Amino acid sequence: MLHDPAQLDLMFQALADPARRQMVDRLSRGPASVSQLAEPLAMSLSAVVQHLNVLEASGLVRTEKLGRVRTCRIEPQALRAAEHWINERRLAWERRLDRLGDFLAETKDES
Amino acid sequence: MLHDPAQLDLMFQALADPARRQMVDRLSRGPASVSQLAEPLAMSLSAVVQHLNVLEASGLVRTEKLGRVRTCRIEPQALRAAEHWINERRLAWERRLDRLGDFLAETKDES
DNA sequence: GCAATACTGAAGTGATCACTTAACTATTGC
DNA sequence: GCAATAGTTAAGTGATCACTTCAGTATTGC
Repeated sequence: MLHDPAQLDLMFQALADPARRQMVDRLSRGPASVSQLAEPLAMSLSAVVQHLNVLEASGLVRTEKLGRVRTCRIEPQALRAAEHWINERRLAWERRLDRLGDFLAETKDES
Repeated sequence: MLHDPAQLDLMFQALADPARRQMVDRLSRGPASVSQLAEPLAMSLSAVVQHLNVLEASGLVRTEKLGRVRTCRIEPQALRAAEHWINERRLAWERRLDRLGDFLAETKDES
């Protein structure tokens, strides 16, 4: 379910916005409330909540409400899924280059 | 220059679209012309060229025109930069959890 | 209980996005 | 040289995005 293309889509879309990446960055240093997340951002609390909802829908962030405070934390498995998608494509390319290199080296030996 | 936040922004924005990710996926298996990239996609050539321009502007893809054929290939360093951004945040979080675990284990020993 | 805090939700707006069509240029094969 | 191929460019459109403001609700501290 982590490699579900629809989920992947939501994750990359979530990461596409600089404000949301800044929020993820902040959360990578530890859990935070909505107001704490909002504090360094030059936008209304309301806008931050909307970004937060995007992050939560993507699975990158999980939140939990206790009393009037919503505490947010990163979901590392989701980050790992996005990371993995990129990594697989890069490795596929690099392995291809390696094979090509080997092939060229071999044909050189045979000449 | 690879960790330039503006470039990172362009890269994540480029990866946010499923058609563009499909193009990157195709290119991870080897270089391709614009028409080859377009072939599996249910959209006009023109739309594909527009997506390709986004990918190229982000640095994820490099293209080279020979005669009337534009050949596209992946730029693994750019993929690595996006990968690295995610990886750093995930690791920061996981290291934090580890330290927290150690701390809890220690205070347990002392009880 | 009442003010301050911490969010939440709806409605609106202007900007950007992902396309389309259509007209065009440049290159190649015959 | 002429048709087919390969891509490019511009203009337009409807959908989605990233906000805003404003009016609300629930919780907490005193």
